[in-house]
Amino acid sequence: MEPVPITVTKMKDTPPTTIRDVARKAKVGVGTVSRVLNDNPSVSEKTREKVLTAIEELDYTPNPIARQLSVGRTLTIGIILPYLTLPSYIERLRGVQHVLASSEYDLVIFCVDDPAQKNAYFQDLSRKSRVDGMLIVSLPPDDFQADYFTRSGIPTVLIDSDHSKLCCVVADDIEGGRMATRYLIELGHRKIAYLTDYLETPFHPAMSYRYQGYRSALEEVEIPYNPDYFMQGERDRESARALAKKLLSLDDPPSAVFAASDARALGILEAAQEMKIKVPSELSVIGYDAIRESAYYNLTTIDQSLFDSGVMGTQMLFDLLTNRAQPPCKKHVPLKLLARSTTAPPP
Amino acid sequence: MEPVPITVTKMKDTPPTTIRDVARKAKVGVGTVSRVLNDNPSVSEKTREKVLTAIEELDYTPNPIARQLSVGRTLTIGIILPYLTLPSYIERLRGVQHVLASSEYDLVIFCVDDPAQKNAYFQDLSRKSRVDGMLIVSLPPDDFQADYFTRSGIPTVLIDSDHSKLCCVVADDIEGGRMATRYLIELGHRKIAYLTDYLETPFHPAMSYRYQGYRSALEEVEIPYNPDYFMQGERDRESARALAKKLLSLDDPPSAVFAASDARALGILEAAQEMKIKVPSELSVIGYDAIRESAYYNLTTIDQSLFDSGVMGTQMLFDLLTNRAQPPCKKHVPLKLLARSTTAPPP
DNA sequence: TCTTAACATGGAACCGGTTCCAATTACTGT
DNA sequence: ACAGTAATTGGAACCGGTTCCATGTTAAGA
Repeated sequence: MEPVPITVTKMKDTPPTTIRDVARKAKVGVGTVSRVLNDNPSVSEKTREKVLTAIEELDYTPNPIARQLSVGRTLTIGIILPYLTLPSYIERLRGVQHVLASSEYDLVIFCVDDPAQKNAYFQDLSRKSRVDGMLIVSLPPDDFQADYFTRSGIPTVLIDSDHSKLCCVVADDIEGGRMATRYLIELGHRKIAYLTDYLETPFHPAMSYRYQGYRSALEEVEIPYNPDYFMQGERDRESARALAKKLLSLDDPPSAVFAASDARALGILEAAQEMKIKVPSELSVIGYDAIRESAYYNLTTIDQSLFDSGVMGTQMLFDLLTNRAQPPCKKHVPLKLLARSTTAPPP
Repeated sequence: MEPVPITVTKMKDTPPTTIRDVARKAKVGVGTVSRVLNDNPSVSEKTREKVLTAIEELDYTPNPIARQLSVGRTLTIGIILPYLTLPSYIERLRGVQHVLASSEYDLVIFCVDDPAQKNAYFQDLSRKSRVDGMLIVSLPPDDFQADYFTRSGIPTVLIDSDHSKLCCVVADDIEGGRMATRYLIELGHRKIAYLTDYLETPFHPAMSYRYQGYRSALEEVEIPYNPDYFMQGERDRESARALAKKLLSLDDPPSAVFAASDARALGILEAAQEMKIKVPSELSVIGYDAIRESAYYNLTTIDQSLFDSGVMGTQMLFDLLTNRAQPPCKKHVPLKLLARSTTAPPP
C-alpha cells in the first residue's frame, strides 16, 4: 500500500558524522571540538562559536560508545533481580530508579528467571556488558560468586541479601520478626501462629530470620512454642488462604497470626472473612513488607522500607564508585511497625 | 574495626589485560586471538589451544565497549516507559524481558516520571546512551518527536501507542470497549454504566477509544446514552470505589458497570460489597486489562494480552534490526473476553 | 616433483572519541 | 619594545577491540 520510505534506507547507509568532520568544517583541531563538547573552559568564545555552528550544520551527535572507551567509564549501572512478579522487587527497583533519574547513569536490568540464569549472570556478566557498578537484589551470592565480584573490580552492592565480603543493604529480619510478635504479645495475645515459606529450601533466608525473631519474642515472655501454630506453604495468597483455613479450624485456634509477607496476610484476611471470623475483634493479623495494597486493606504490617532500600543501595554504590566507601560495609534499613486496623487485643 | 582491604585498591590500579597481552603471551597475532574469541573456524586446533591457555592464565576478559565500538553495534536495546506503578506496565516489561532473555541483547530502562522527562528522553536519548533499538511503552510521541526517531536512524517500536510514521503494537481499544459492552448487552443488560479516566486530559488516548467502543455498542442496539451512567475519576481503586458508590446510589442505578481498567473494577466490587449489593446477581462488573489480581477475584475482563504485547513489540524490533521489516508497520494484539464470575444476566 | 588452491596467520588500519604535549598566540609589566 | 608568562590550539597517541589484506604453510592433484 504505502510506498517504501526510501529515505530511511538511504540515511542508514550514510556514514555518521564524526568529530573530525566537525573539526574540518570549523577549521579547528579535533582536540578543540572535544573541548567544546565537554565544556572545557580553555576555549575562546570565538572558537567555541565556530565549533557550535559546525556541529549545528552537520547535525552532529557524538558517539557515546567511543567516549566510553576512551574515558574508561560506561555511566551505566546494572541490576540483577528476580523475575518481576513480586511487588517488593518492583518497589525496590523504583527506589533505585528514583536515585538514578537525577544522576547521569543509565540502568540496565537483568532479570533472573531460574537458578541457572542466576549463576550465568553472576559469573559471566561483566564479560558481556560492561557496567561501572552492580546492584543485586534479593539474590545471595555464594562465596565463590562473591569472590568473583570482588576480583572483577566492579563495585557491587547487595540489596536484601548479605555477604561478609561485599557491601550490603539489609533489613534486620530477626528484629522484624521479633517486633511483629512482640506487638501481638503486648496486645495480650498468647496464641500466636506463624505462617511462612518453606524454611528448609529458602529462596533467600529472610523468612527463616523472621521466624527466629518470632521464636525469640515468644521465649522472652516464656510463651511455649506450639508446633500446631506453625505453617509453611507457597508464597502466594491463594495457598495462604488454604493454610489459614486449616489453622483457624483447629480445636484451639490462635487468636493472632503473624504472616511472613503481606500477600499471605491478605490471604488470611480472606480466609477469616469466608469463615465469618471477625478481624480484628476475633482474630488479629499482622503482615510483613508494607506493600501498597496493604494500606488499602488497612493491614497492620512491618514496613521494611522497600523503596528506601533501593535508594540506600544505590547511594552506597555511588559511594563505592567515588571511593567514599570501601567494601565490605553494611547498612540496615529502618523497620517500622505500621499499627493499622487488623490487630486488636484478643477477645 | 575491620582492616581496610588493601588488595582491592591495588587491583583497581592494575592495568587491565588486553588482547595484545594475550597475543604476546600466546606468541600469536592479535587477529588470531580475536578469531579465537569469536569462534572463527579458520584457526587451527593447536593455535586455539595455545590462545585459550594464555587467556586462562592471564584471566583475560575482553572489553565489550571496545568491541561495540569496532563492530558498531551495542547489543543493547532501550525501553522508555512510565513510572513503574501500574501492573500493566510491568506486565509488558516482563514480556519484553522474556524475549530478550533468550537473545544476546541487554535492556536499559528509562522511567518517565513526568512530562518534562518524557520530552528529555525522547529528544536527547540517543546522544547519551547509544542503543541499537528503542521500545516505547504507552507514551505517544508527537509528530516532531516521531520525526526525530525516524531521522536518528534508531529502529523504534511503540507499544500501546500509535503514530503513522513508526512501527507500533497496539490493542484495538475501540473494539475492546465494544466487546465488553456488547457482552453485557447480550447478557440482557440495558442500564450500563462506564467508569473511566478523565477523558479530556488523556495521559494516552486508549481510555477515550474504549469509551467510543462503549458508545458504539450502545448505538448498535439503540440503547440511548445516559450521561448519569458516565463517570470520570482518578485511575486508582480508591477513587473508583467512591465513584461507584455514587453510581449505585442513583435513583435508577445501572445493572452493569464497565470499568476502563481492572483496578477500577476491583474498586467497584468493593463498593458493591460495602453496600451489600450482590455481584453478579444484582450487579454485573466487567474490567479491562486482565491484570493478575483480576483472576484472583474472578473478575470478568478484557484480556489485552499485556505480556504478549511486550513480546510482539520486541520481536517487531528485532525484525527492524535485521531489516526484515521497514517502518511504518502496525500490529494488533489479540483481545479476548474472559468471562468469569462477576457478570450475569440482570435481575 | 611441481603447481595450485585452500587454509592459517600476523599485523596495520580502523572504529570515534579523549588527553596530553608541544607550539602558537595574546597579554602582562617594565 | 621585549622578555616572560598565561591562554589557546593542533594533532599524535591512545582506549581495546575487529577486519581485511598480504604472506606463509600445507595438502591435494597432475
